[in-house]
Amino acid sequence: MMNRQPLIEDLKARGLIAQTTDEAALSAHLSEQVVTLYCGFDPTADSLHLGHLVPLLMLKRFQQFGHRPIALVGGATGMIGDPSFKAQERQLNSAEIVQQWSEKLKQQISQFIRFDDETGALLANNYDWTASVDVLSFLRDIGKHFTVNKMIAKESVKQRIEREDSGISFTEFTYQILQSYDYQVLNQRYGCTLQIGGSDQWGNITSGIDLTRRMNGAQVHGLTLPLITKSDGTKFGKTEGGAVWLSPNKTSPYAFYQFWLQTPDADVYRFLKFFTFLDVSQIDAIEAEDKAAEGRPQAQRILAEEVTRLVHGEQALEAARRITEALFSGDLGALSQADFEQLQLDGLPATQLPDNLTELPLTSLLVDAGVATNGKQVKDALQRNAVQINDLSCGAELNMATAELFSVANARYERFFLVKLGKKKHHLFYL
RNA sequence: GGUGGGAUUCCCGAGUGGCCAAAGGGAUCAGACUGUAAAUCUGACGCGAGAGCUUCGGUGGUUCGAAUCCACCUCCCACCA
Repeated sequence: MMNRQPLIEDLKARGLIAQTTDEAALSAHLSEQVVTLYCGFDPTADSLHLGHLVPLLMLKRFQQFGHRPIALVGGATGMIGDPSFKAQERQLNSAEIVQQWSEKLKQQISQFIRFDDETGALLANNYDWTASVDVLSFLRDIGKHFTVNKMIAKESVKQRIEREDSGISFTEFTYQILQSYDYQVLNQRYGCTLQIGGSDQWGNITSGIDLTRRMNGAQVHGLTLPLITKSDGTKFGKTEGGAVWLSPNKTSPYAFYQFWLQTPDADVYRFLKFFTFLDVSQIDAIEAEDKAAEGRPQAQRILAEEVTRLVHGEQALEAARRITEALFSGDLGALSQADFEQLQLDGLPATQLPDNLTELPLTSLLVDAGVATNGKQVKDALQRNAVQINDLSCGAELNMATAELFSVANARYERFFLVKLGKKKHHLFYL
């Protein structure tokens, strides 16, 4: 764990570095001493999502190499809104909401980084040093170090300034000053000398480096991570239901596991490097093995297991695997009553059947349960015999026969119905 | 402040009085083929099981009939001041 030397090399091999300030200097810095570094996470929702996972794991990587990470929750910056590469002005959230979300993020981040051991890792909130700054001090002591010329020139706000249709409020324009101030404060208080972030943060990071040099006379560093892209050009981290969240309440461990399992071949080895702690050499070996073997690669399974374990823990991973095994083995008859009950406990989406089944079309039932977003989808599936209830394929003519389909006589163990829409969507109904 | 142009279903973007729930592409969902992959092919894609209902920036009007014409309003874009 204390082999500090090859960190930068490892990150490079993983493709995890988009930009750095003077690489030789940074590399030397990292090999000479324990470096305190930070990454900020603004509370823009009540949970982090997959987009946050790479920087979060990055902090952990540094920690594993003996460095000291600071995870910064943006209780202050979250009140303002980062304009970087955003096409439009953001809607401000209320102070209470930001506060609430900040707490949630803190809890989540704590699951990834050890804050209680000898590395002295810290969890900070920039609200603590920003909220009390008065306007005049802010303008005189901090603002004086920024020229508007430079601020305007940043690529991240350029389109907002040049395009007349969007514009940028003074509030958002100030964001880079606040973030710069964070760096300066963290440098002063904790000797923080490296800031990391997504590649969209480059402008804010360099801004903070300048401020820290001016105010503290310290030379500090910056490093950005690449934007995660998919080979087919679609957005990474989205599913039918929207973003993939790190909170088990918003994206179940099972859904999370499935998300990774469905990674295209063209992306899977890259993602193993981004999202797991497996050695690059190990990953290369997996790739070589998959190439040599016929048929289905093992990489997706490994990726899904590693990341699910990392985010949700061993138990949740086991649950996700149990569900997957039960649903995709193609043999529902093998499931015992206890298995059905376990499926529900493990987090397979489940719904209690309502009473008025006689009147209720199957389409409505499935839409209400969240299996599909609208009746058309179900109807389409019905026409292709792609809806199965306990292994019984249903056609469109059964749409109004809900009561019969879900009668006790057709239930497994007199209670359970496993409904399948298409090949991948499963839902448990029970009486 | 003046002049000209624009606002279409998730996104891009056709449509200038009936044949329009509205071309085409993208995204998404499903089927076939596979490996819960990709590529390809097929279907769906405003809402509704259906009868049917509701859309084309907003409001009102002309007309048997409007996304399409007229008036006013809102927002955007370009040029001028």
